[in-house]
Amino acid sequence: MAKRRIDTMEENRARLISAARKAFAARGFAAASMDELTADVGLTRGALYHNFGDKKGLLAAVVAQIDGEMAARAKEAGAAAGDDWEGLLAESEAYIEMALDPEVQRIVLLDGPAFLGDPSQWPSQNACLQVTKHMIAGLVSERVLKPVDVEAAARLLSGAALNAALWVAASDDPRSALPKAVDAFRLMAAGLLAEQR
Amino acid sequence: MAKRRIDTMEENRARLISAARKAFAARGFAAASMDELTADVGLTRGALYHNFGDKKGLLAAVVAQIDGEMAARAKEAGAAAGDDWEGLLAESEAYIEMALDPEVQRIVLLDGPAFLGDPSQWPSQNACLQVTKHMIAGLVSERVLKPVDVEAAARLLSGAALNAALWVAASDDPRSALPKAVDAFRLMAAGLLAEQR
DNA sequence: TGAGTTGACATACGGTCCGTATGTACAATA
DNA sequence: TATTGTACATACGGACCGTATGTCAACTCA
Repeated sequence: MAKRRIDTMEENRARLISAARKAFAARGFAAASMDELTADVGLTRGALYHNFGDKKGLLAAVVAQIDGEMAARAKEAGAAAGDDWEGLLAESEAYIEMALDPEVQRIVLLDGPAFLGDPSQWPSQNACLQVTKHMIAGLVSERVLKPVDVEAAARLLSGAALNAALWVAASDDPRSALPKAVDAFRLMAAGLLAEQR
Repeated sequence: MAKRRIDTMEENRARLISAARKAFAARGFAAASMDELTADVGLTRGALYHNFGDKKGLLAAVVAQIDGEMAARAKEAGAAAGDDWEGLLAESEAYIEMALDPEVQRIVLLDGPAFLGDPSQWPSQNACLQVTKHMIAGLVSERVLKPVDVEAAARLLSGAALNAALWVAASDDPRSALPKAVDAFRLMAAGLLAEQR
C-alpha cells in the first residue's frame, strides 16, 4: 500500500525540523541556508514554505520543540526533589545545565529572542517559563516565598539561570564555572524565601 | 583651509555609527540594509567596509558605544546612592530602566549576543559588566556580601536585570510591570547579603 | 610650491539567498 | 476510473553582502 498522504507530510515536517535544529545550531539562524537545509533531507524549499510559511516559521517550530523538551525535563527534575522549594531550585539548575547544550543556547537563547521577539510572547507560549511560574505560584501561596509578583519572579529566575549558562558556556573553564554559577544562583534565589533555611 | 583628512574620517565614522544605531534599532541587525544606512548619511558601502571591515564590525562599534554610555550612566547612579549596597541596587535599577529603551534592547540585548556572541567576550569588554563586577568585588571584600564568586554574581545580577527589562518592555502594561520587576529584583539581590537589612 | 604618493571612499560585479508564482504528480474521493 | 485537491518541485525576480577596482583629494617632501 502506498504511503498515506498525511503520514508523509508529518514525516517531512519532522525531518525538516530535525535538519533545521542541526543547521541553526551549527551556523546560526541568519547564516543557515534553506536550500542546504532542505536538500540535506531530500526536499526543496517548496516543502519548507508550504509547511512553515517562511524561514521564521521554521525557527518558531524548532524553538517550540526544544522548549517543550526543556520544560518536560525541568518538570521532571523538579518533581524528583524533596519539597517544593528544592523543586524550584532543581528546575532552575536543570535549566542551567540544559542551556549548556549548544543547540539550546544558539537556537532558544540567542536566535530565538533576536528573531522571534521576547519569549513571553512566543507562539509556543514558552513552556519553560510556564513551568517555573507554576512552581513559584504554588510556593507563594504556601507562604514559602515572600509575596512577590509571580510573573516577575519567574522571569527573573529563569533569566538569571539562562544567563548563567551563557556565561558558563562562554567561559574559559566551563567545568569550574558551573558550580560557581549554581552556587551564586542558589544564594540569589534564596532572597525570595520568606524565612531563612 | 580644506578639511583635515583625519577629521573627516572621524566624522564619517561617527555618522555611520549614528545611522546604524537608528537602522539597527528600527529594523534589527539582520534586516538593516547597508546600502540604505550609508546613503542616509550621504556615503556608500565603500566607506563602511573601509572603516569597519564588515557588517558585524559596524555592529560591534555601535554596541561598544551604547554599552559605554550605559556603563557611565549606571556608575553615576551607583555613586549617587547612600552606601555601596544601595549603590549596587541603584546601578542595577539603572540597567533595568535603560534597557527599556528600544535602541538598547534591540541592539545590545538581542542582536548583540546573537551576532557577536556572549557579552563577556565582546571586544568592547562589556563596560556594563565591568562596572557591576567592580562594585560587587568591593562589597564582597567588605563582607557586606556572602563570599560569592564575583564574576558569577555579576553575571547573574546583570542577567536578571536585563531580562527583567525585556519582560517589562514586552509586557502588556509596562507601567505597572516595572515596579514589580524592580521589587522582585531587590528581593533576589538581597539573597547575596551576608546579613539581612 | 608642485609633483608624486597615499589612502579614504565610490563604483562595478559576482554570488548567495529568500519569497513567490507556477507547474506537476500522486493520493483521496466518488 | 475519472476527477480533484494538495504537497511539493521548479523557475524567476529582487535584494543584499563582500570584494575588486577605480578615482580624486589630502598629505609629503624635495
